[in-house]
Amino acid sequence: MRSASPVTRTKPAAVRREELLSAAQRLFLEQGVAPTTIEQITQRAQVAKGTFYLQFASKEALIEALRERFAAQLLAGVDAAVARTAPADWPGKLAGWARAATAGYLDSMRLHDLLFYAARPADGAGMTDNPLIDHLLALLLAGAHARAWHLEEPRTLAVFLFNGLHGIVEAAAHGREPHRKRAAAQLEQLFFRAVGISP
Amino acid sequence: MRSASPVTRTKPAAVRREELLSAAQRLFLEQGVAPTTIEQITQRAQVAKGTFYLQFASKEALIEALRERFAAQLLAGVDAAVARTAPADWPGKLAGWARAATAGYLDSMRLHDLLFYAARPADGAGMTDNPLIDHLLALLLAGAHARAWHLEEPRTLAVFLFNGLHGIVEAAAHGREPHRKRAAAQLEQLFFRAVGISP
Amino acid sequence: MRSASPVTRTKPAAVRREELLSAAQRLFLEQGVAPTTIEQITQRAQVAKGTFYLQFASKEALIEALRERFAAQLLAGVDAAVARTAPADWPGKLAGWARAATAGYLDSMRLHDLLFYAARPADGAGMTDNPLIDHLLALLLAGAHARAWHLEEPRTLAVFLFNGLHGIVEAAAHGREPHRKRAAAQLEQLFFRAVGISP
Amino acid sequence: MRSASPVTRTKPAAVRREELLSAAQRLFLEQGVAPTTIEQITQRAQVAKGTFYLQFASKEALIEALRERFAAQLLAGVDAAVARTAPADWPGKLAGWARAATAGYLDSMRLHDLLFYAARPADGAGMTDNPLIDHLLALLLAGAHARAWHLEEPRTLAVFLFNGLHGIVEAAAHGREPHRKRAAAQLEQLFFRAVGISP
DNA sequence: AATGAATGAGCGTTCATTCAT
DNA sequence: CATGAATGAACGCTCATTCAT
Repeated sequence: MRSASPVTRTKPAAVRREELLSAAQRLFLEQGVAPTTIEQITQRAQVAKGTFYLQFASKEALIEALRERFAAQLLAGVDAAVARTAPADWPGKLAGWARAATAGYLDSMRLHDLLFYAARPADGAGMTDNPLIDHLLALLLAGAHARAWHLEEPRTLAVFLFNGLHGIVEAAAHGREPHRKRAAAQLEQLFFRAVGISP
Repeated sequence: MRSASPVTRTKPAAVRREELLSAAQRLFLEQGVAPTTIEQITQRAQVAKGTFYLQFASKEALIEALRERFAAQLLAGVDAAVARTAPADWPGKLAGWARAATAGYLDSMRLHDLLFYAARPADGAGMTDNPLIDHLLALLLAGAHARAWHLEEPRTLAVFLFNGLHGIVEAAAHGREPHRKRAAAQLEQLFFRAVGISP
Repeated sequence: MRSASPVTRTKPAAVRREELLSAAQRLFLEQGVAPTTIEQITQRAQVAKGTFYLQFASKEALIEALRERFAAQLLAGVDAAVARTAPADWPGKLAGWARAATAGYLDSMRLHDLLFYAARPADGAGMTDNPLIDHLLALLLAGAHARAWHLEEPRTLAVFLFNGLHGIVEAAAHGREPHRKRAAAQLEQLFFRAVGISP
Repeated sequence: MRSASPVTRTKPAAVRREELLSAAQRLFLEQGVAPTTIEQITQRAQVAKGTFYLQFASKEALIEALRERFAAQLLAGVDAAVARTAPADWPGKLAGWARAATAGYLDSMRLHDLLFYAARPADGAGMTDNPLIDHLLALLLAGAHARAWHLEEPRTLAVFLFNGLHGIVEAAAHGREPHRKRAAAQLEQLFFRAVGISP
C-alpha cells in the first residue's frame, strides 16, 4: 500500500529489461561484447544473475534485443533529421543524413558496429548489409527518382558512403582528427561529389 | 615418446614460426579469431601445443606477428602495383591503388579486418589507423605535392576512401553485388570524384 | 494484480494439493522426476510458483506425498482384488495379487518405480522395502498360516516375487515380450512354483 | 632421469582414465550419479577439473565407459563361475550363475543399477534389457537345449529371475535380511523351482 | 628444441526456494 | 491465500597457459 517503499525490489518487466539492456550496452561499449559476462551485466544492473534470464533467453537474445533497440532509436533520429529538411532539398537531405548519422552519434556508431558487425557470426556481413545502409539507399533512390542526381549502382554507392562516413566517425572518435568541423564539411563535400553534384 | 625418431623434427625457429603463422592465418580466415584455439593451430601446423609457446608468448603475440606479416606482404603488393604506373600518372596510381587493394585480395581484405579490426581490444581503432590507410595517405600526399589534386584534409580523405573501398570489397565478398566489373569501375570513379578530378 | 477478480481463485487447501499432486504425477510419468521443474508443475496446475510452497515444503516433500497417495490408491486396488476371491482359495489369492499388481497397472508400476526407486536418495532401498512388498508379504504369511504353502524366508520370497513380477511388467511395457497373455500365465506359474504348489 | 620423482604428475593415459573411472564409480555408489559433480570426481582423483575432459568427452561418456568396464568385469566373473562347473551339470551352472551374480557382488549389483538403470534416459529399460539378463538367457537356453529343463518363455523367465535375484541382493545389501546364507540357499531353490527342477 | 599432460579460472545457463506485495 | 519477480549457488564444459620430461 505504501508507495515509494524504501527498496523496491520488484520492478515492471519492461523497466528491468531496459536496465539490463542499458547495463549491457554500456559494458559492450567499454569492453566489447565477448569479454562482457552476464555476471558483469547483472552486477551493473544491480540484480542477481538469474534475473537476467527472466528477461532474456540467452546472451545472444540480449544482443538481438539491443539490435532492435538500436534500429528503433538511431534510425528514428536520422529519419527525423532528413524529414526536417525542405521537401525538395535533396542535397540538404543528403547532408542531413550524414550529419545526423554522425554528430553526437559516436557512441551509437560504435554500438552499431558492436551489434551489427563484431557480435555477428563469422561471416561478418554487417558493414554491407545493415539498417543504416538500407536507410541511406532509400534516400539515394528517392533523390535519383526526383532527378536530384544520377546513380549507376545505388547499393554499391550506399555501401561506399556508409563505410566512408563510418571510418571518419571512428577516426574522430579516436581523436585522430582534431578538426571535427572541417571533417564534417569535408564529409558533406565527399557525399556531394560521390553523387556527382556540387553544394 | 621413442627417442631416435626417424624424421628430424627440429626445424629452424623461423620456419616453425612461419608454419604456425600460416596455420593460424588459414584457421582465422575459416572460423574467425576467437573461435580458433591454440590446439587447432598446432594441430594444423603439425607440432605440439607447447611448441607454440616457444615461438609466441601468447595468442595475442601471434596476432600481432600476423599483423606485421600482413603489412609486409599486402603492402608490398599494393606498392608494386602503384610503382608500375607511369611516374606522373597520378590518376593511374590512384586507380592502381584501389585495384591492387581490391582485385584478388578479398582474402587479404578479410584477413586485414580480422587482424586490424575484429581481433582488436575493444577500442577498435583498426579502421582508422592501419598500414593500408597510411599507404594510401602517402600516395594522396604525393599526388597533392605534384599538384595532381588538391586536398584539404588528407588523412580524413584517406580514411574515407579506405573505408568506402573496404565496404564495397566486403559487399562483393558477400555476393550482394553481382557486377564486380561495374563495381570496380564505379570505385575508380568514386576515388576520382573524391579527389576532385575526372578520369 | 487486480483485486476482485471475476473467478474465485482461492480453493480449499486439499483441492489445491490434489491438483498439484496430479500435475506433478503426470509430469513425472512423462519426463521423469529430476527433469520436472516446480515451474512446470505449477503451470500445469494453473497456479503460481509460490502457491506450490504453500502446500509443500519442498520438491522432496511433494514426492513423499505422492508416495503416500500411491500406497493408499494402488494398494487399495490390489487389496480389493485379493479380497474378491473365495476365502480359502490361496492359489487364487496369489494369482489375483499378481494379476492386480500387473494388469492395467503399467502406469502405476512406472509411477511406483519413479517414486520408490528412482527418486530416492542414493541408497535406493526402494525395491526391497516398499508398501507393495509388505502387502504381498502379508498375503504370503496369511497363506502359510492357513497351511496353503510352506515358507522358510517369507520376506526374501516376497522381495523375490515382487522384483521378478516387476521385471516382467517393465519388459511388457517396453515391448520386449509380445505375448502378454502367455507372460501372465507364466507369471502365475512362477508364483505357484515359488511357493511350492501346483495350480 | 630420476625415477620415482617425488610427485609424478604425468601418468599414462590409461592409468589416469582408470583413476577417474574408479573415483567416479565410488562417488556414484556413495551418492548416486546425478548428484556427483565433475569437480568431486576430479578432486577425489587428485587432478584438476580440466584433466577429466582429457579422458572423457562428457559426463555421459564417462558413464558409458563405466558401463563397458562393468560388463567386461562382472560378466567375466559370472562367466568364469559358470564355466568352472562340470560340463553337463546344468543345475550346478544355474546355481553358480546365481551365486556368482550375488556373492561378493553387492557393489557390482548397485553399480549395475546405477549404470544400466538409474543413469539412463527416461525410458529406463535397464532392468529388462541389459548384459546380465542376456547372459542368463544364454545359459537358460543352453540348458534347455541340453534337455536339462523345459522353457516356454525363456526371455520372460530370464527377466523374472534376474529381477528376483536382484531384489534379494538389494535387500541383503540394505540389511533387511540378516541370514545371507539362508537367503542364498533359498535363491538357489527359487531358481530351480522356476525352471521346474529339484536340486 | 619439442612434447603434451595437466592446470584452473572462467563462462553461460538452470532452477529450487524466498518474500514483498 | 495467492502471486511471480528475484535470488544465487551450483553445474558441465572450454581453453590459454605452464612445465616436467
